[in-house]
Amino acid sequence: MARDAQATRERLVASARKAFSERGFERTTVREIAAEAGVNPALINRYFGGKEQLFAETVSIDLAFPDLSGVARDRIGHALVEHFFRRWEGDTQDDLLRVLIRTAATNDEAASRIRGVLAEQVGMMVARVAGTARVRERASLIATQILGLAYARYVIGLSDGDVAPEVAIAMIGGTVQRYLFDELP
Amino acid sequence: MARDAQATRERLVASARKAFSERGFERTTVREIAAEAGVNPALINRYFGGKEQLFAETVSIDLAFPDLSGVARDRIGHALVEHFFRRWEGDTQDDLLRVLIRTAATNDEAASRIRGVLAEQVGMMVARVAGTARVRERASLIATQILGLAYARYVIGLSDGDVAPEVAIAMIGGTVQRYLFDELP
DNA sequence: CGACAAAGTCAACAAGCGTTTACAAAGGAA
DNA sequence: TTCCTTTGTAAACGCTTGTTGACTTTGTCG
Repeated sequence: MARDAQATRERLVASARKAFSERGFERTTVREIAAEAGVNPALINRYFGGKEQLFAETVSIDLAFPDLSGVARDRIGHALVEHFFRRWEGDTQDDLLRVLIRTAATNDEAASRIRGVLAEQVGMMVARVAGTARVRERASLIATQILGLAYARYVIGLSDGDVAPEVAIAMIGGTVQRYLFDELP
Repeated sequence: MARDAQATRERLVASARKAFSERGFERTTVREIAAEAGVNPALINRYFGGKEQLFAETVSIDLAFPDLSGVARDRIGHALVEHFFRRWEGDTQDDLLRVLIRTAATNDEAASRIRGVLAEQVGMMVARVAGTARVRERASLIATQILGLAYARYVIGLSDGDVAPEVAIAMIGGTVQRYLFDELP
């Protein structure tokens, strides 16, 4: 091998992730991605087949739910919201869920991915902590609140002044708690 | 006046609204808008100055909160969620809030508009029904839930099978109720 | 060393975009 | 009817986009 192809592939994926996260799919150009990675735009086609395929390869979500077995049953909602806050505010500025939320607005593939994540990962988590009854409804309710929180903060740009993290964790945690355990009509 | 300019202006705004609502700002082309309105694309420039200005003119949101004076205090949250459901599912397929939610993902102007609507209209409503203390936090919390519901249903494409309207109104109504009246930490 | 495949560059492409400019049709006022 | 403003069209502009194919560089192996 000459001049580590693997490494430049990874650099392309990394800068793609960052760019998609900041500007969404349509507003990001392959020329930008290649420039940030320090290579020629043609390599995106050589390695991935095109912009669409690069996007598909870039975005594979793992929500990475924390281990909730040690958490008191009446604090699970709060623990979940806290978990998401930590992920979002953490050092991974280019969080993949944010890529998806931004991109799904105009891209069906991305929207479909989110639906998949909901059905599989959120559904699984709900089933584990709250039982298998009406899992899809509970997972969807939770999704409306968590996606809405992410959308408000990272797309609309609501700041800590609008929703301080402590307040959000307390109040929205309570909401998730209700969606997990309260009786549904 | 010859050949009613006012009418074609309005037809342009109408098809622009529809197009922006379905595909967002970037994915919509002025050629599409003009074609749907049955006129020449150049008229968009003549009448509005350009695509950006047409968008600005197209999107001026009025949430049109219902009169809540006759609603029992412990049912206000439910009434609000029901109100939004009716608006969204109603005959105005091209609801403006949906235009904004979709477009704000990649358009700062649209995001800024949403922030304005939150601060003014939602803030006003909260102040009226729940008093003036910590209005911004309550309005923001409500926004995360309502925007999330709209995002989940109309962008991600969650269906009635995922969140049936009755269940959503009951559960999410309860959430809005809490964000309005519960004590904040 | 010399060959050769892998890795990367370069320049051009066709298509689509928003916009502009020049021109034609239309209708009311004189 | 004649003129002239309003309303609309046609065609092209300049630019950016994703993508392609031919070419050059680089490192390795016989």
